[in-house]
Amino acid sequence: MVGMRDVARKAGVSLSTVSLVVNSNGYVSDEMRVRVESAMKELSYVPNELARNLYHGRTNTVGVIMPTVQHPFFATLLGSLQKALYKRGLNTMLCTTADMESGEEHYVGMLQRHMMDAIIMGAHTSHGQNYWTSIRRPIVAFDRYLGDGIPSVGSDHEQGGELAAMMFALSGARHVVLLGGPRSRFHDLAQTHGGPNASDDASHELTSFPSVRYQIALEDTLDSAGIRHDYIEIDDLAKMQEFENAARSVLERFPDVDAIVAPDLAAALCVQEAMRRGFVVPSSLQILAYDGTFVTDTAGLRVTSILQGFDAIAERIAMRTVEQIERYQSEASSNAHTSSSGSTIAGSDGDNETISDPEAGRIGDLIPMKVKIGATTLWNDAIHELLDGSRPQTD
Amino acid sequence: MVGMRDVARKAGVSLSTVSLVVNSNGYVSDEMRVRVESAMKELSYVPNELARNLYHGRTNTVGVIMPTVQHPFFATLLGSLQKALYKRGLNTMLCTTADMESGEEHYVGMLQRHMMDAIIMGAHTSHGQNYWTSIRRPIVAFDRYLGDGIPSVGSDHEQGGELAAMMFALSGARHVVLLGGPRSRFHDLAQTHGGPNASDDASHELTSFPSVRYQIALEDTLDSAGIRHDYIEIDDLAKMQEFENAARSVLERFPDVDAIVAPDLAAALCVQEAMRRGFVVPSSLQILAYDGTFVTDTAGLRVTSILQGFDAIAERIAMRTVEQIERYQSEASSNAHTSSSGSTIAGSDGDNETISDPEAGRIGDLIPMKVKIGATTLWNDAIHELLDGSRPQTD
DNA sequence: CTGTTAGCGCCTTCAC
DNA sequence: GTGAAGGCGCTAACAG
Repeated sequence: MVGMRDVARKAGVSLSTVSLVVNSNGYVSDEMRVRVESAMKELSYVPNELARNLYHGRTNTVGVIMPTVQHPFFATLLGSLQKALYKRGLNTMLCTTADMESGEEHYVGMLQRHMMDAIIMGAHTSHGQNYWTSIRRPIVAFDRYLGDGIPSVGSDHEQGGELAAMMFALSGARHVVLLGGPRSRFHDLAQTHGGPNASDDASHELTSFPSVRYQIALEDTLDSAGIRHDYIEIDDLAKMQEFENAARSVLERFPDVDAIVAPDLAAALCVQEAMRRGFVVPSSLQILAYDGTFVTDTAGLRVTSILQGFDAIAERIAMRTVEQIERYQSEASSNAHTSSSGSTIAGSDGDNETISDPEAGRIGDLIPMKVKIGATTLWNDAIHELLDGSRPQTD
Repeated sequence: MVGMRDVARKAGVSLSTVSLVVNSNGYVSDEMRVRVESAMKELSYVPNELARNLYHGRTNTVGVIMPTVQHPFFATLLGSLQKALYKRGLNTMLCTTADMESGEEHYVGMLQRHMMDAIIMGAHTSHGQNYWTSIRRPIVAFDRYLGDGIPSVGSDHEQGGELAAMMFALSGARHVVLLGGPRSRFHDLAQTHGGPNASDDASHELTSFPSVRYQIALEDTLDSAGIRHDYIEIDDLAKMQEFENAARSVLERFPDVDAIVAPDLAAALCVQEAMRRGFVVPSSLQILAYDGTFVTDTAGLRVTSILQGFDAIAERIAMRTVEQIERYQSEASSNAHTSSSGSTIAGSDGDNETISDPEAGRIGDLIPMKVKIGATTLWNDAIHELLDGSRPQTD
């Protein structure tokens, strides 16, 4: 392996000169620069970033922990995250925990051994807050609260629920039917507002719990508007057949329904079923998908859907991640060699420590949900205004 | 930051003793070991892997280059790859190239700067063979030929096509209709056998080109069996509407069709359309998805599909990756400190260099396609035997 | 502006 | 068995 040493010898200069040229830091005489550069080419020198990293105590790599990537939701988030991190000069280490005995500890270990500069935690954890707060390295949580001092980012599902309700209200809907998961644990969760420690399934993790928040907001808003609403329970969100049954029973049990909200796949099936039965979508029946993925385009019509602003979420997470890294960097540089400009880093001043939000255990950064405009709901000026107001985008 | 130094001092021993304990290499007196271990705990020492990596010239990280992860195909492959690499002690660096000006060079740069031990190349490249062969670092290609000495792994689409044809033949089909992409460039590709340099779209990259190989094999096999077959062209594989039109026209133009092969989504739509028109699936009409993803479960019936053996592919790629890393490792250790046991590494002997396959430019490792048994095709003993014979699994 | 020097934190031949 | 010394490849203070 050819190193700076060889380049220096070949160019007849000293190490630091080469270093300066490589990093284009200080000023080097043009002649020297040329000599060095040609020497580098001749030897086809390529700097070893490992050494550089060792010195700086930094790898510019962050681990993204997720249950799986084989699920549209996580795949989409992962994609957005990778892009957002890349823009900031950070590389993405894929850390999947499903099917892995102790993936979590493994990746946290890498963080501690300085193989990664930070961790973005987007998977269910079996550990308590103590575990996370005692790590004392950069961590950012997605859609979960890990402990004091650990920033968290997630979607504003209450706003999403309100948004859905408002769209229906403004379009003149009179009878809304909600499709959703088992209603059983609904009330427990709704009342305690505590985190779900039981659910381990990847698809549940993000459909069941947030759905509670959105459903409450949705129903409350509908109530205020005096709009009738009913709920149809899908026993097992993982079973395709259940979705179809649900789609069928909506139309059978409530022939006068004129608006439906459902998870993406169920919504798509509702569209098919409705068209099969001669409903006219959207004029006689509106259908709205909540948390829609691309399957909303499978139905024949583009289904209007309320979805998470993945890019916005990713941007915010990436931002927080950089903040965290810089904060810890300067902390560590107390007894080290880093040439920081003293004081704290911009954006992470003081009170960041005390997330003294009145309600602890909540997400710190709430990102608004977006609306993807489709052909299965009605549109009028009031609705367009609503959307412009709450700043969702058409994707 | 607390280092081995501090541990050594605290334990009253010397550096190397600590090192030996940490790596559990040589033999250390039990007393020493205990002293060191407790010292480590008290100081909550955690080894800095950066330093270790610098010394060993290895990061145990491999970059997986893919166009995107927001596509079921790549997400699935990525997931399998990550698992396979993890099993072998390798971490996965996610390297997405879509929407990135020069992601490819970026990641290759990281490989050269020793930030990654290897690269798995699963995206379209704009560079020629010279670019890849002159990198001289571990690379493994997925479904593409990058140059001599660079191992490649991919699915055996010819076998897949034969498999489909055989299934139909054995089930007594008399008229098969194929749905697929534009037939235009079909023949060009088929004749030249050269790589497609034009397609840049992620979904095209793996649907259009391999589909040629499978379609040829399929049609040839059907011909040999004397089974009539027709082709229906889907103009734009990215447009949902096109799929539906195609599904409709199959049944209109060929009322006597008794078997259909189509890309997953199209197949799902065919099932829906067929049921709507009163066909009995599978007894009067069989439907088979080629390269099926989970959308084949969206149709109401589980669609039988022929799909890539992602886990098998991933395992093979991971294996080749490890081989490559070890090979280059020992090459580099000629003038270094590595304590290798001399000679070459098992499994990577000699002739690996010369992929002197009679036909150059081909995939080195072909992995058989699998069959996912669904409810849209007929089954009999002969078919089961066929499947057991060619070793596809039921997933 | 250039060269010399002392590490980043860990690993491993060598003498003891 | 244990301790001391040199080095992985690069960096950033220093002097010159």
